[in-house]
Amino acid sequence: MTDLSIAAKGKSGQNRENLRQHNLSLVLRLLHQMGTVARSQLTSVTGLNRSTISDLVAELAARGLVVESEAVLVGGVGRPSLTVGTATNVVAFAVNPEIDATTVAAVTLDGKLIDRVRYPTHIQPEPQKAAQIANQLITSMRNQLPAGTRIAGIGAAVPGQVRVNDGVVRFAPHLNWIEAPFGPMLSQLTGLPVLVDNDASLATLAERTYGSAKGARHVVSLFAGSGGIGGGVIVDGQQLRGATGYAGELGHMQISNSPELDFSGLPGTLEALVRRDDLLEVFKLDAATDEELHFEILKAKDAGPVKVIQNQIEALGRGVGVLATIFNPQMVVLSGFLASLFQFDSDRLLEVIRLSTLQSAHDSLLVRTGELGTRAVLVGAAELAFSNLLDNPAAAPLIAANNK
Amino acid sequence: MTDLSIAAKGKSGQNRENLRQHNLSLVLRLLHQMGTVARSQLTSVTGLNRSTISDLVAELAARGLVVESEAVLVGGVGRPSLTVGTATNVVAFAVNPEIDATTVAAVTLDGKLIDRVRYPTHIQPEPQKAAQIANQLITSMRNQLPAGTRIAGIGAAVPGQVRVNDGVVRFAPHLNWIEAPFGPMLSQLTGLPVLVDNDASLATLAERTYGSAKGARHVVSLFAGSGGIGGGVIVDGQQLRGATGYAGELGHMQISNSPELDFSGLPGTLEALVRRDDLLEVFKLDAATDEELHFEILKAKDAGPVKVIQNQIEALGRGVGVLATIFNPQMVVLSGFLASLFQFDSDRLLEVIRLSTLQSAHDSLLVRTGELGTRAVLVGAAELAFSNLLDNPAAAPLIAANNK
DNA sequence: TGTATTTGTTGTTCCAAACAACAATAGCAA
DNA sequence: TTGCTATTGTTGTTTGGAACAACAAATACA
Repeated sequence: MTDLSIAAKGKSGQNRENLRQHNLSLVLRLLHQMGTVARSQLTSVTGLNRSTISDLVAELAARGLVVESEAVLVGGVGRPSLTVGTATNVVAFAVNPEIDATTVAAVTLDGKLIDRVRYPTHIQPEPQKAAQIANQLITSMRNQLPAGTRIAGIGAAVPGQVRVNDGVVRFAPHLNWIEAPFGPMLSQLTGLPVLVDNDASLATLAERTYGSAKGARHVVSLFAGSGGIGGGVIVDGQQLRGATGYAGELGHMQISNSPELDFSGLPGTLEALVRRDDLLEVFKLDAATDEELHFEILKAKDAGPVKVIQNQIEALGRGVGVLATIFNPQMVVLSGFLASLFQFDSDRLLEVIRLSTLQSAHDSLLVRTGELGTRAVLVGAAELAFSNLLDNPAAAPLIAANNK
Repeated sequence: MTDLSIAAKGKSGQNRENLRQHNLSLVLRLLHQMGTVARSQLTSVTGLNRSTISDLVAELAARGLVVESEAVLVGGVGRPSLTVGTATNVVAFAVNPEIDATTVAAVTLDGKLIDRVRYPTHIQPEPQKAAQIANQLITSMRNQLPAGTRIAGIGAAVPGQVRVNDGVVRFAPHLNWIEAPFGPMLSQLTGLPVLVDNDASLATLAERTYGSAKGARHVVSLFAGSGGIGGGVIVDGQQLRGATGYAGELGHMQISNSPELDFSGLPGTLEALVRRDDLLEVFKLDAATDEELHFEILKAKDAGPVKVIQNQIEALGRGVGVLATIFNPQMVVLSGFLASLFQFDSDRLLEVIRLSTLQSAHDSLLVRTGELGTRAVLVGAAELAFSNLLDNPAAAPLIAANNK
C-alpha cells in the first residue's frame, strides 16, 4: 500500500485534546519568551476570546507554570489588565561536556541562568566520566535550589553529531566520543529525562529566543570555538533537524578546492579554512580564552596575523554567502571568534558576502554578532529540556528538586 | 513592546473553525495524494473517529471535491469499506514560460495531466507577451473542458527568482525579465487567481507528491535544463521558502575557486561548473532535447566528451555533498541531464558524494533520479494552484470552466 | 448456517471556545 | 465630585465539532 506521507508524523487529525494542548502551549510559549505580558495582550496576539485566555491562564496557574500578579501597567484608558508571568520555580539543567571541562547550569522557565558550575578536567573525559561529573554537579545544585522548585529535565549540548531521537552522540571528534549513549547514561544516573543535541544548534535556539535573533523566523548562525565551527538553522521558526537529526553541520560544507582538512576529515570546508588554531599560532599563543583572542584580533597590525585574519574573512564570507543563497534567511548570526573577525573588518566581510550571495537573497539580509556569548549554549540546552513542557504543558511531568 | 515571534504568523490561537478546516484539509490532501482510499484507512491514518471521517467526507462530497464509490476492495474480513477519491472535474492550469516557448497544461485534482500545449516563440517573450499567450491557451482549454468542470486557479512556474508573495518575477536571466509582475498580469487577463514560484521548486514539489520522492519529508532536489541549474528543498514536509521566498537557489552556491561565472554572474557555483552548453559544445551539437542529450552522454566514448562529463560529475558530487551535509535529507533527487550524468557513472558520482558529505549525514542518504521528467514542472505548478483549496477546502473559491 | 469481524449510520454526549451580560477600574470632561 | 466612555475581568449560557455508544450491514470462515 502506498505510504501516507502527509500523516507520516503519526495521527495528524486534530481533536479537542489537540486543540486545548495547542492553545495551552501557545500561551505558555509566549510567556516563556516574553517573560511578562498583560493578559489583554494575550487575547490580541492569539486571537482567542477573553474568556478563553482567562481559562487557559487559570489552568496554567493551577499547574504552577505561570503566576498572575495584580501588577499595574499604567497608561491607557479602561480597566487595567492583569499581568501574567512564568513561574520562577521551574528550572531545567543544562549540561555541556567539552574537551577541558564539563559545565552544568540551572536555567529558569523565564530564561534566567541562575547557577553555573564549570568542572575542569585534565584530559578529555570519557562519556561515562562526563555523565558522572554532570550528575554530581546536578545533585549538588538540586539541594541548593529553594524549596518547592520543580525540574523539567536536562538538556545536553555536545560538540559533535548527535542522534537527537535517542540521545546517542554519534561522533564528537574533540571529545573522541563515538556512538556514545550519553543521554541514556545521564538519565540513568540522575533519574531525570535527558535530551541531547549539538551545541551550536542549541546556541542558535538561544539566540533566536533571547538573543540577537529574537523573534526571527529564518535564521542561519555560525558558532566557532576550540571545537571547530558549528552551525544552526531556524526555518520558519523551527529548528532544522533533517531526516536523522544531523542537519545544520554548516562548518563541514565544502566551499573551496583547498586540500586542508577539518576535524572530521573533509577537505576545503569552512571549518578547515577558518581555524582558531591558525590564529593562535600566528599570535604565538598556546591557549587563549575567546576574550583574549578577541583582543588579539582587534589589535592585530603585523602583516603576518593580518594576512591570516584576512584569509579567514574571505573564507567566512564565502561560507555565509553560500548559506544566504541556499536559505534566504532574515539574518545571519556570527558568534565566538567569528564575531571578532566580523569586527576586525566588517566592511570587507560584508563585501565578500555580497559577492557570494545571490542578489535577491542578499537584498534583505542582516549580519549580526551573537549577544549571549558563552551563555548561549547553556540557555539553548535548557530550552531543549523545556521543549516537552512547552509543547504539552498539561502532560509533561515536573519533578521536585529536593524535599526541603 | 517586544515583538511576538511565536505569533508572528498572525493569530495563531486555534478555535473550532481552525480545527474543522485542518481536518477537512487533511482528508482532502490525503485523497489528493493517494488518489483513492478506503474510508477505513482514513480513520486509521488520521486517528479520527469513524463518524468524524464520515462527516468530513460528506462535507467534502457536498462541495463536489470528492466522490464516494461503492467500490469493493476485496480481501479482508468484515464489511468492505467504501472507497473515496478526489473529484475529476476540478482542475488547475499550469503555465511555464521559457526562452523558446510558453507551455500551458491542465491538471486534475488527482494529479493527472489531461491537457498540454506548447506554444513556441522565436525570441524570448516579454512578460506581457507571455501572459497573453498563456491567456489564449487557457481560454481555449477552458472551452474544451467537459461541462461542469471547475477551476481552482493558475500556477506559474518561472525559470528565475520569484517573489512568491505578490507574484513578481524579480530576475529571470534567460527570459531577461526584471521585476516583472507576471502573476498580476496573468490574473488580470484571465480573471483567475494566479500564484507564481520558481520552476525547480515546483518540480521538487511534484516529485515529492507524485514522483520519486513521494511521501518523503526531507528532500533536496536539483533540476537542470537549458536555463541552468535550479533546486528545491523540502524540510519536514514543507517547501523551503526563506524569509522573502528566494530560498532554494541551489545552483548558485559557490563550491569552488573556479572563476567561471554562472548565469547570475556568480563565480565557481554549481551552475557555473555543470553546464549544459559545455556538453552540447563538446558533442558538437547546436541544440538538443533532453532526450537527445541523454543518449549522447550515455554513449560517450571519446576522451574529450568523457573528460567534460567526468568534470561535471566531480562538481555535481561536490554540490550534492554540501547539500547533504547541510540538510541531512532522506534523499537527493537529480533531474534533467543531471540524471544522465548519474547514469553515465553512478559509482563515481556516489563516491564523490560520499567524500564530500559528513559521514553521519551520508549514512542514510539515498540518491535518485526524477521520475516525472518534463511533467514535473507543470504538475508542480498545478500543485501550487491547488494549494489554497487544499489548505482550506471549505473557503477556497472554484470557478466554472465554461457555461456548457 | 451461525459466528466473529469490520465498517457505516444514527442519535447522544461532551468539551473547549465563543458569546452575552454585567461588574470593575481606569481616564477625562464638566 | 459626578457622570461618561473605554477597556478588561468574570460568570453563566450557547454552540459547533469530535467522540462515543448502540445497532445495522456486509464480509470471511468454521
